[in-house]
Amino acid sequence: MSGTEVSSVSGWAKRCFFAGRALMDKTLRPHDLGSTQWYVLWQLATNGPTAQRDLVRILDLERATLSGVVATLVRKGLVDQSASGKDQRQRTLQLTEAGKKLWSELPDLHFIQDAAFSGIDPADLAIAIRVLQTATGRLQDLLGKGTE
Amino acid sequence: MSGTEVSSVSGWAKRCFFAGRALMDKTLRPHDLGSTQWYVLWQLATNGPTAQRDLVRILDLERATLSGVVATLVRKGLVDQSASGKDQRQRTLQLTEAGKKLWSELPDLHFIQDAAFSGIDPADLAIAIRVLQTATGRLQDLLGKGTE
DNA sequence: CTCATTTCGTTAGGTACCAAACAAATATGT
DNA sequence: ACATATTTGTTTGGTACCTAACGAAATGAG
Repeated sequence: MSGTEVSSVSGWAKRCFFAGRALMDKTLRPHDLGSTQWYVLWQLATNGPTAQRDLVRILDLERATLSGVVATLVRKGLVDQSASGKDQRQRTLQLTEAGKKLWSELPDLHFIQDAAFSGIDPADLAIAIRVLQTATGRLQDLLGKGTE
Repeated sequence: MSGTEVSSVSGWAKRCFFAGRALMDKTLRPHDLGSTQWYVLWQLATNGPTAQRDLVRILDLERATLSGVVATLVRKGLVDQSASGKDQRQRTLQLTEAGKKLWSELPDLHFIQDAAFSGIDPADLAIAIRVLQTATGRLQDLLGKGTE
């Protein structure tokens, strides 16, 4: 963010988000995996096969964005994308054997959240979340208004 | 962010940042301008001609990223990029006439910050900033360590 | 049943971000 | 002076994000 916003919430939201993502990317780079790709694998490893359209909601992405990420994972042979029986529009995603193997070798990323927020007063964390949540809600309202 | 982080600070930092940027992008779209392009024009309009290498620090971007954004603005004829006399490596950026004209026609984006944060207890804002700032600092420390 | 609508995924085109590697110009150390 | 950094900007290749537009399949209303 620019100079005017140096001390603003939105400026720090950006910096914080990018710093966290950079650390995630750096940790995953040796495994040739991006952060959003990791989230997809995480979902499939943790909750089993998932419909692509549900993943859109779970990961809070646009259909088009997820489509690209999934294509990359399929190309790498980590994920299987198959038409799901009943509804021929939907795709079901699941880990391949290679995907399971890679997942088992991946480092635990929990240290990132820990490093960032451990030791901070939980009351302060709650306030920070409330502020960000409020601001996000208002912004999304404004975004919606124009579209309707 | 994924389901596990639904209530985390980092998850909301991401959402808040993207919501703000989306509103900015939507407002600027009729003028065929991206958010980071706007920040560059803002700097040049507000503080006059600026060295590209300083802009890297002011906007907190990588050299490579700024290089691309500037190339786009030059291609659009909004910004002039010239070698700056003394040091033949450096480039100085300034608005062209077309750039000045466009800037004068652009809507005021202040309403975005206002909409997001007005009416929120300043003490809470300060806490949110402190939390994000602390987390960012710790993450950047961790990022740095690996590189040294 | 049929036509209009909605849902789901993809494609095309664009922005913004990064790391790594390169070239050119300048600065530094001996 | 001269070889070795360091700084500045670009290029290349990759990720992640968006909108708009499209096609195919399913759903709904008449």
